[in-house]
Amino acid sequence: MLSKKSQYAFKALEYLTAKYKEGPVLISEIAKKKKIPLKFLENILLELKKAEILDSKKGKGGGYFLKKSPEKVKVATIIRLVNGPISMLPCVSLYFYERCKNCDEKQCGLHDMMVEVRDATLKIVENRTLRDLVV
Amino acid sequence: MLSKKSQYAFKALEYLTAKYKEGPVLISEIAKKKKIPLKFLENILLELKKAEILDSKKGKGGGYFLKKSPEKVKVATIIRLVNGPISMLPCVSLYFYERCKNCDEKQCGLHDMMVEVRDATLKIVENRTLRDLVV
DNA sequence: TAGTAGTCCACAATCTTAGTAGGATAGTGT
DNA sequence: ACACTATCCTACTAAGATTGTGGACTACTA
Repeated sequence: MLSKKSQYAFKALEYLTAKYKEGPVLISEIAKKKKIPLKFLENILLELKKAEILDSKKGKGGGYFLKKSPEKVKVATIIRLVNGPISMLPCVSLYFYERCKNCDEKQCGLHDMMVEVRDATLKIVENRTLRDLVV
Repeated sequence: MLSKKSQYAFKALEYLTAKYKEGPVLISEIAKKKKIPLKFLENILLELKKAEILDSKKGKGGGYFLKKSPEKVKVATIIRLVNGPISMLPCVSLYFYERCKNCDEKQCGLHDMMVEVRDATLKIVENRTLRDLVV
C-alpha cells in the first residue's frame, strides 16, 4: 500500500498540475484545498523539489510549481521517490535491487512470479504521467 | 514490498508443498532448511493453521502439513493473509476496502490507475497456486 | 526594511515489524 | 500411568518506519 505521505504527494502534484503555468502556488493553499497537514506537506514538497520534480520561489508571490511539464513526470518516478520500491521483493526490484539471502533466484518460484507482477505494474505506472491524474 | 514474515511464510509453504503427502514436518526442520528463526516461524505457521491453510499434529511424529492440496491454495490468499492488502490504495482494495477521505473516487485520477494496477496484479496472483512455486 | 514564504533541523507520538521467552496443552510410545 | 515430544499461546521487547509538530533561519519582494 502507498503510504499516507505518498497519497499526499500525489494530491499535491495533482493540484499543481491543474494549476500548471499559473505561477507559484502557496503551500498553505495546497494544504487547505487538499486537506493535508501543513508542516507535513512542507517536508513532502521540499523532497519533491530536491528531486527536481518541483521548483519554488520564496517571498511574496512565491510558492511551489512544477519544474517540468506534467506530461514528462511519470507516476512510477513519484512512487519510487516517495514510497520506495514498486516490486514485491527486493530481489526483483530494478531500482532497489538486493540479493535474496538464502534463496537462489534461478530456482525460486516466487521470484519469477514477482517479476511478472512487477512488469505488469510497471507497464501501467511507467506509461502514465501527472497529466493523466487530472481528468 | 512483502514483509519478511510473508517471505518466510512462502518459503515454509514451498517446503511443505515439496513434502506434500509425506506426513507432518517439524517446525524445526523447516526453520533449519529454510533458515528462518524458529520461534518466529512458529507464529507464522500457527497463523496459517488458523486460516485453514495448514494443519498440524502434536507429539512425537507430529508437525505441520498442508491441509489442502497445493493446487488449491492461491498465492493471492497467502499474500492477503500474511501481508495484507494487495492494492496500492485502500479505496481500491477488494478485501480491505476503505473509503478515501477527502477524495471523490469518481473523479480521482489515481483511483482509476490503481484499479488497473490491482487487476493486473490479481490476474497473476489469483491464478497461481503453491504448486507453481515449486518448479 | 518590513513582511512574506520557503528552508532546515530536531523532536515526538504512534504503529509496525521482527523477533524472543517461557510455560501450557495435547498427542505418542512404552 | 508416565515420560517425552511437539505444537499452542500469551506476552514482551527492540528497532525502525510513519506521521506528524515546532521553531528558528534565509531569501525574496514591494
